[in-house]
Amino acid sequence: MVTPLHAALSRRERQIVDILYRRGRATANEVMSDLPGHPSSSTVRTQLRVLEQKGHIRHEEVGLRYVYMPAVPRHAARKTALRHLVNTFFDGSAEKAVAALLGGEGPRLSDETLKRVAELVARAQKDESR
Amino acid sequence: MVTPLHAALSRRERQIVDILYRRGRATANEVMSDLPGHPSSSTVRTQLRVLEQKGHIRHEEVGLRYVYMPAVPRHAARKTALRHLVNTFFDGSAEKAVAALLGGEGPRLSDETLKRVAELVARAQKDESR
DNA sequence: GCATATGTGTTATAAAAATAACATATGGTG
DNA sequence: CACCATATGTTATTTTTATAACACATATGC
Repeated sequence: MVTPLHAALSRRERQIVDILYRRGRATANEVMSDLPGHPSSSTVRTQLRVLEQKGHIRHEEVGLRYVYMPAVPRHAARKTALRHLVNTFFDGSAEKAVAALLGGEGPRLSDETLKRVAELVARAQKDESR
Repeated sequence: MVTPLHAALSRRERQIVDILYRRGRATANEVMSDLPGHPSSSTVRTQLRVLEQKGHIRHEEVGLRYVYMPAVPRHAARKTALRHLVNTFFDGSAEKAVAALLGGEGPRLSDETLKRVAELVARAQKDESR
């Protein structure tokens, strides 16, 4: 079985890493405020340190505080996540996943957006035939 | 913060539930064989029982054995998973997610498939303008 | 310059998860 | 029918995770 990075994380660790992917970068306090259940600052900082020690995230010092970010670049992580999701819920079919996205499983797409998506498809078709 | 069902699961529990979504239904032994790290049968069965007790999965008796399956229907779970992934990695933009799927972040799409996707888009556009 | 607000580091403890030994049930087979 | 293979159930233990109290550092305003 493939084990995406995600799979190695505990419940809370995943929540934290996801927050970092959503925000790009965040301080301990920002992470804390996004977490459910009002964990204490101390708790969150400890978890951040553990995550860093495990190599999942890293930090930069900005003035007084630490700013944390994922160790794995977003585009790499999302590729893995996407593949995992497609395999788990869409029988490995990217087409089915696209269908779900277009068909309202997820946010509604505007007319504008659909036009751009149509272009994406057209471009992919061109690439394919080369 | 939204807490998808997934988020409430521990590392191993997630792996197990994902296996059930991939397979649809599975016996304890089948789950075991899909899990990394060669856990003992005893371990896996205990985990299945815990997951059931928590309400995440259920089982049917088929002859001698139990066949487990997710408690939440696949289409519902994947909707949640999709939304979470789009929010985490694609700034909430379904369009960006589609772009990633078309652009090779994931399995390559055949010409055939792209044609069908183009139709999906066309249909979505029609729906939209109504 | 010193109290205060806001950081981080260390360490201990409680809670949850993971693991598996051992016990019990059931069906087939010589 | 006794034995073996294959299930499930119970229970205990180890490991990991989650939590937070307490200690220390550094700016800032009065």
